[in-house]
Amino acid sequence: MTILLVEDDETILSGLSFCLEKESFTVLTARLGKIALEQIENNKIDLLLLDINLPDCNGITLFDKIKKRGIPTIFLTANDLETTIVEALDKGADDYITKPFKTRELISRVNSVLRRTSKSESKNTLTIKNITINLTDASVYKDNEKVFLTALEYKILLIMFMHPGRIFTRDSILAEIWDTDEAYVNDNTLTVYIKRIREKIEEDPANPKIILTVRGLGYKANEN
Amino acid sequence: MTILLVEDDETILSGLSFCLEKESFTVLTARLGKIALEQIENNKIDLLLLDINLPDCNGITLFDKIKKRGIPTIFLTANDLETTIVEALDKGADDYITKPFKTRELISRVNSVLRRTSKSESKNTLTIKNITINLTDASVYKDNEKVFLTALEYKILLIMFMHPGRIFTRDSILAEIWDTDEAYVNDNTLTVYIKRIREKIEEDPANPKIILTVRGLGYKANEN
DNA sequence: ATAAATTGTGACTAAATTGTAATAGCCAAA
DNA sequence: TTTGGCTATTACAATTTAGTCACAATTTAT
Repeated sequence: MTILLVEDDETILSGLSFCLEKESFTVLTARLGKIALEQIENNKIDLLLLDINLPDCNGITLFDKIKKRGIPTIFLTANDLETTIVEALDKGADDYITKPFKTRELISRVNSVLRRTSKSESKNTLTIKNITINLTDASVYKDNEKVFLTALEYKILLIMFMHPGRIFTRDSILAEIWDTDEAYVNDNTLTVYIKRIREKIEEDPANPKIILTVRGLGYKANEN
Repeated sequence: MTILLVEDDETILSGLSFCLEKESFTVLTARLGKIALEQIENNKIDLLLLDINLPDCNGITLFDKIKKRGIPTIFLTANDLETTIVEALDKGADDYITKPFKTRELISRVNSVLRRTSKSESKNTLTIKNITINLTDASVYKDNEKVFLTALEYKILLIMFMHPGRIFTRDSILAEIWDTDEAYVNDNTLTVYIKRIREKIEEDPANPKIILTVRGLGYKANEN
């Protein structure tokens, strides 16, 4: 589980970061909204801990920008001005917590939010080993780092991820991707694509663990 | 019937293993989740006995990884914390049992689960003696260990497994595999393939029990 | 329009599979 | 028991297949 902690107060940042890591979360941090956006762009974030007051922008503004991604979010707020909190919850925040807070309480809320959201999720991703495909925005993650696949690379990977373990003949993949006859693509083309995909997602592309070749038959995605 | 027992407590492991074998189950064991995954990868497992607490991972996490294989699973748990058990059953576990347990009880549950699941099992495998062909992914198992056949070897074996007992003349197999006329293959070629297949699947290739020679006529798969 | 990225191809290499020839072994009938 | 026709075994050659690389063609974005 990866948590992005957005907070400008250095003391809170490091303290909280330490505690969360002890709970075996992966913690990314950002001191500015700008940085947070980049982090969100390039990583699979499971939970966002977001300070409302940031040097370069308002936490709620930031939340607006990334709302469509549906990342579970807990707001951290110094002043418990009702208005701000209500606004945040209104926009779809999952919870809030007012500083100063007990670490224990924060962690329990984090877990609670994650429990709640992980159930409703699940339907928009395909995962094999450390590779996850997010179907909603066609993004692919290796561990929690974003991997950039081209359109065709993504399509090919997706076909196989939809049915892990099932063998896809080269022909069936070719037919699916370069749909219908005419303009036969070189038989080698697929091989090259597989190589490119492996280069991006495999730990050791020469010993693939995700996309396996079944000699004489085709390729398949590993089934666990 | 093959049972994979995943358990880090050496005492329980060996005791259970012994009892299950006395009930004439084949028992594979793993002390770590990592090992269990490998076992599952390379063997046909009929039932999984899975300790929730493993040194290197959580039993439920492991179960998630292999869930799509649909292996019937009984969880072993030390603490009968409701939450854990509920979670496991929620995810599709077939049963659970709390330590300490009576061996007699475990065995009866094992049998019960196997009875329940064996009915609903789908029928896409062909088995003769200790050799099983899995048609969905074109894999072949000897006892419960995967055997790697080449494409042609598989085709030839499959032809005979489809009609156990039926005699296939050399010509009919040749025709089926190297379809139709042109480019007559050497008459000896098939003989060589049979030898290669036997080498991989027979206990004693010189005294074949699976693929039998019918002198003067051809070959057939043993019929039981 | 230009640069950058993506897509597709041909040539080459390594490795596994497939096919053959030559030889040995076995069995059943004369 | 010897013979002739099958089958088995072995070693090796031919072929096929997959992987890799460099680069050309095409598309896309700026």
